Amino acid sequence: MTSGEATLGSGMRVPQKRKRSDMIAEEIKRWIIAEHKVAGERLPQERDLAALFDCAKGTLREALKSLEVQGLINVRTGPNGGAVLAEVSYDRSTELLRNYMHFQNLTVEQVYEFRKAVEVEMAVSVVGHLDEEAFARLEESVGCCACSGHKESEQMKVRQAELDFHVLLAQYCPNPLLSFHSRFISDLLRDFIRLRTDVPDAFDKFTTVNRDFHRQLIDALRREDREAVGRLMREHMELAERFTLELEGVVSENLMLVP
Amino acid sequence: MTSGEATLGSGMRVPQKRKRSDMIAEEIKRWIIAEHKVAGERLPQERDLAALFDCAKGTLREALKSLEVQGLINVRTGPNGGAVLAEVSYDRSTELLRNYMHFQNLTVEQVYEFRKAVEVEMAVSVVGHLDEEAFARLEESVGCCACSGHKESEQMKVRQAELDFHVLLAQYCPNPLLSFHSRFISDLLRDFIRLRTDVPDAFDKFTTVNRDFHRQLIDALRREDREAVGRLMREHMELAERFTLELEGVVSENLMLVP
DNA sequence: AGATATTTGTTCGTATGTATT
DNA sequence: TAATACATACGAACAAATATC
Repeated sequence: MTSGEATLGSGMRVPQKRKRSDMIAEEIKRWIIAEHKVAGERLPQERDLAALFDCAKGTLREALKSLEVQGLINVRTGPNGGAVLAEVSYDRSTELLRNYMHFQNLTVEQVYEFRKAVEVEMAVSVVGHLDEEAFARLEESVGCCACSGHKESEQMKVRQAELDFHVLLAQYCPNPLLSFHSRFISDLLRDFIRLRTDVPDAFDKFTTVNRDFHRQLIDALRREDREAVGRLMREHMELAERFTLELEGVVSENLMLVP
Repeated sequence: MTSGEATLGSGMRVPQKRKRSDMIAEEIKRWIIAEHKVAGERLPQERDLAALFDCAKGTLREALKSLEVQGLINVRTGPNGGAVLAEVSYDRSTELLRNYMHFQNLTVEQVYEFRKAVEVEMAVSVVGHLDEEAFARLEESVGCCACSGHKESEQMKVRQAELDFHVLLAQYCPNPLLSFHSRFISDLLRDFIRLRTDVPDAFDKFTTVNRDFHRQLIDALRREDREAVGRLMREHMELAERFTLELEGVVSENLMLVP
């Protein structure tokens, strides 16, 4: 019966009436689309925008703040400063998606159930989109996994490099959806790395197995053998899940916090 | 050499110095975690927060605005009002993710490449998590697809109902990652529905085929036959992709705009 | 139902910081 | 270096919303 309320609405109370600054933020969005503005173009300055949308400076600032948090504009001071339209960055999007996942108390099984699906598809779709520079970078990344000291910092580096391999691959994926989510999951797992010093040999074995998989993946990618790429990545993920399960149980801590 | 700049940084210039309001927003985030605040708890009122973080009211408001846009708090006026910690809602997260995808100019192929992977996994993981009420709702949804008038509004309704089936299924998926993304893709496709009146028979055939798949899926879900569920959903997606391709080519318009 | 107290929402004026010329 | 143009920050006053009595 009221105007606009949330769809979920269990017992939680939500704001009933939209704020003026929010409405102006949406008006600006619509205005941007109507004017066919593209990334890089400047918006009018604060004073003019305030006049255009008929509100005070402070209110307009809150509206711009909203767009800025959404990653749609960047604001700069100085002459020729002001709000410029921006493409939403990967970093900004994931930060916001992580806020959501923070409350979902994900388990390792759940993360890997998703990762298996996405990562396999991503790897397959990357076939045929790699140049020599790409292969060089991938091989360099595998090289980093080779140096296995037994100090904590060394092990940490190895795990990071392993994830880098996947992020690198995602970078060459022509499908933005797969690329985004593959990278998102890798970043999620990155925060999740907690060294456990009580199972050093499990760690070593995993490192070796991973390196093998990465090498074989590069080979299959060179041959442009889709079937092999898919199969290898699937097996790789199966084993990675098993290993991760041995080490920890829950993936939910402090995802929200930006380090 | 400067302090904090974006990782992407092609030719685009980005703000060099972090703003005070942004820093305070992050300080508040940290404070929330440090205080072990959970969803539902109130934050101190503006005046006290401004004192706590030593800034003016306007600045603090911009910081709160940032958190609000991120969906982390709701703010209300009146006695016992103020900012209360909220779980980030699905709607908010997708809105922000859509902002990102708006700039990626997705093609139908790309959306379906992702959808196939996610939807199959989602359907399989939902096996064993459906009660009688769930089945009743699914069957009701299939029923809606049956009434096929030839008016535009009727056809529109049918397509919506078809997507509802998938959203419904996602709702019972125990994996938040799969559930979220399955629903996200459905919502993405929902905006994409543009009726084309020039190919009415293709439309009818697709409607019939879809209904069959949905019915068979329900059967397989009742039998808790994982293998069949996976296979059916995979075939279902293959055909859905082919049909969608017949109708349109690009999925990128106005994803950003909230209707 | 109405008055009131409480808390956010909006506005203005002014001062400061920063980047361009 | 100085002048200029712009965003950023502050503080005080007033407006609007809403829970409670």
